[in-house]
Amino acid sequence: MYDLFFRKFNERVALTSEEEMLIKQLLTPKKLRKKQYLLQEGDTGKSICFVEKGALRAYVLDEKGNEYITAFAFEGYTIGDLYSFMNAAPATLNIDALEDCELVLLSKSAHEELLQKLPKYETYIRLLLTDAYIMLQRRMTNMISLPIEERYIAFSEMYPTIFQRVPQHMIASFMGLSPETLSRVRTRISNKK
Amino acid sequence: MYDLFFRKFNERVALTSEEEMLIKQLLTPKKLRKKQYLLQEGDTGKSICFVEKGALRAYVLDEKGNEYITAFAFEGYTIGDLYSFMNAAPATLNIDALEDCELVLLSKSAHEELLQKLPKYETYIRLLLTDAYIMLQRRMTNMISLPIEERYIAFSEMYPTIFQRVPQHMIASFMGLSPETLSRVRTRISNKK
DNA sequence: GAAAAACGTTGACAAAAATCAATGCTTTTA
DNA sequence: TAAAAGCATTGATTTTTGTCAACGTTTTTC
Repeated sequence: MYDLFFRKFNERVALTSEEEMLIKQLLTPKKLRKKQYLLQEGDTGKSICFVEKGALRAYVLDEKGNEYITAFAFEGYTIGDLYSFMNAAPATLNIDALEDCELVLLSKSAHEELLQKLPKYETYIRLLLTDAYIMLQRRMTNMISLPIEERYIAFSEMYPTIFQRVPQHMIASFMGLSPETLSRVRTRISNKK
Repeated sequence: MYDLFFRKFNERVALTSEEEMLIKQLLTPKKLRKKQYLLQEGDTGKSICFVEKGALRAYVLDEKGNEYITAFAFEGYTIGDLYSFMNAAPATLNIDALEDCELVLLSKSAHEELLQKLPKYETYIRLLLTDAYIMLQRRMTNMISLPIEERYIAFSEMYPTIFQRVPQHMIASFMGLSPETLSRVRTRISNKK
């Protein structure tokens, strides 16, 4: 049930089986069907969500109802509205399933209990945050410093398998482009080769 | 010397004076004159840098030598090439002083020693990272979802005092715009009012 | 299994932004 | 303090990107 969760955890911080037990008690499994919401704008993000299986996306809406995808999450990723989770504030993100999902949820109270009882948990969270921050910073740097074509190439090297799982117009949205522009970028690149 | 550093620390995690002593021993003060480098591309980012006084920027260069500013840091901020620091890898960022600076440096070995000896330090780092991640995510979301004018307004509400300290063309760079475009955005906005 | 919806591509056009150049002003620097 | 460098703005132009529409294909859905 929580295989991947603990595999990832142990890759970073090795746990004893007692420690695993302690954590396991505080986790909640959840299945989500494709298109179902994990979180809707205005809800309070009560959980951190780890993806055992499947794929999700996070997005915001503007006043016209246009979607802007801010994140994807696949197996082994963590997703959630961190601001909402940390501050018990209404979420600005929507998160829904792109495929049927098996998720592992960690509630706010479970999170706090683990921070109290298990220093290794805090270490793991710190490492996760560090990685997430570095990735996001790279994405931002690419956004402001690279011309679109190179940004696309960097993106496709970073997430080589994403095209099999996510429609292209969502990737465009994630990159801050219109679907037509991304399509044209792709044909331009493949013509060059 | 380390006033602001400990003030910020104690705002998040309260320290005893013994704990402050322990940390203080491991900090290194550094002064930097305007235009001096804290870090150059290719160096290994050996320190996390806390700003007691002054202002710095981080930027990357493209092959033509154009600068793209990825971050500013003022009093109370932390700056550094996190990837380089964590992985002892060559930095991709350049960091230099926009004003004369008083800095507090924390070396990699000091960082590791504190993580070992002082759980509160890890908590503080975790909280810093959480905030930094949330801010960066907001910046990214604004970048892909807001039209330029609103992005500018959001930016100027987020950092209202920045215009007194940073030339406008650097703000343009930070926002991923040409200086001319930012100038025009500003006149458009002020004409509306 | 048929109808509907979603998707990616292409073309024509409009809008936005970058680039290039010139100007006047302010700040640095020698 | 004079010269140089840095800076913000504006205009003209080019390039890039978005928008709107149409089309054929694939995937969902009932």
